[in-house]
Amino acid sequence: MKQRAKYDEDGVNKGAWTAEEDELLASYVNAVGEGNWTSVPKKAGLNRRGKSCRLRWLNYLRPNIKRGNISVEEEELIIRLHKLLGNRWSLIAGRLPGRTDNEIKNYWNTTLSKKIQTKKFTINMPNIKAWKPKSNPLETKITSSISYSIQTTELECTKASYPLHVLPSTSGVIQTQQINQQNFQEELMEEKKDKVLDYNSFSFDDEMWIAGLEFGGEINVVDDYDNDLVCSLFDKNL
DNA sequence: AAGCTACCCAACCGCCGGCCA
DNA sequence: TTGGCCGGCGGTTGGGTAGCT
Repeated sequence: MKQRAKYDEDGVNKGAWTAEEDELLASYVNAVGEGNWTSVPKKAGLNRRGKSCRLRWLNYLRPNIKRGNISVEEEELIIRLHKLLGNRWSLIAGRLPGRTDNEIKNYWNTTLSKKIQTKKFTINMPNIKAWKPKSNPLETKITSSISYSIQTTELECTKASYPLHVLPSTSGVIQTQQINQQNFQEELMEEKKDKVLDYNSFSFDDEMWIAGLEFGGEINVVDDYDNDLVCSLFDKNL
């Protein structure tokens, strides 16, 4: 493995910061404030590049930084924002107080990208026709056993043999729901020709309601990050 | 205990856009 | 208008370490 040089061509320190360097940098920035990073090393008495000082301050030394233990809520938000914004880590970090773009980028690359790749669901709904709940005969509730991973998936419904629409049970996806209900109405016309239903761009939280299912069918919940892996979330006989 | 492997994450690299002379 | 400087950003690297054999 190629060794990373400890000093650059001008003899400036590279590599891990020492406690003494941290102290010098923190003292300087706390006294003077952020900015003008090019002059910071000289003024703070550091043998570092200004860029390196800036990075160390922003990612490690500045106040109110949260370190480690990204919560489930934060993880969910990262996934949602990544779906919305892509790899724009600084924008994503801006929505997570105390988290840095570098930390979120690392977390995504090491943890979330792998999780996302294993998300793909098939919801098998055998014998729906026989199910007659008391409260509302046209609604059934699906609860995910791995709720967090469903939250940012998109749905692609196939092989449904009767009109259905999907209602998210919790907040945050109202606009998407409306769009998809409209799309769904268009798809219904195709469904009558015994065609496969196919609509997408639908997000929901850890549970959802499917209304209007009268005949048995199969719903594939397709994760837009990975179209191959399938797991069954719903196979109990209603 | 030692060696190996996979993973995590701090830090670097290089590009880009904004600003200013 | 142009060129240099600077800060911000995303991609990548590699050192440290935990876990496994």
